[in-house]
Amino acid sequence: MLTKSEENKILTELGKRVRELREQKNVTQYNLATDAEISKNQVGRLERGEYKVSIITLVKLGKALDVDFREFFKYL
Amino acid sequence: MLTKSEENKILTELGKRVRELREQKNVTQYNLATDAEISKNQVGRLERGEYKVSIITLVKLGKALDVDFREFFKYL
DNA sequence: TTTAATTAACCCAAATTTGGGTTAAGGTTT
DNA sequence: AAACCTTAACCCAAATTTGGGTTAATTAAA
Repeated sequence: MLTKSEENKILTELGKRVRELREQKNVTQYNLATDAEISKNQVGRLERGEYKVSIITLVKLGKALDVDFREFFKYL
Repeated sequence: MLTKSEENKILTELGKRVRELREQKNVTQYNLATDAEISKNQVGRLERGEYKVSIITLVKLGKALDVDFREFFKYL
């Protein structure tokens, strides 16, 4: 099974990685949200690891950042 | 952007891959659900690509099937 | 064929995600 | 200092996921 603490670890690491890639591209949360066609709320909360993001949202973010979404899992 | 049709393709391919790996291990939807601590509903609907599964659910399924969850994205 | 096992397809309610808005807080620039 | 940009942190409502249940349909086994 997956403990709550392991779950939190995954979500925060995932968030850090999204932030890292976003900052590498020098784009704001707001612009990333707009490009990916998701809400600005979601970008901020995702980067802080605050909820269980869906796979489709990650694919959208990957496209907007011009990276394969698997990049988000690179250091998991 | 990600069209509805691209989104559906991703979800159905993902579902097929989960089913494929589940059948390789000879485990029923019910037993996989129990092992992964998710509902039987979710396994069936996920395999049919009927909704946007969360990343945590995929990690749980990976652990239950004893494969890295990235395996689910192998043919995407 | 009959029975059993598995999966699909529903219903409903609860929990969570998601979006849209505002305001506060933190930096940076001028 | 002020003005500005960016992010955090809320609120609320809508949409979706998730779980728990039942029943039908499909498939496999006896």
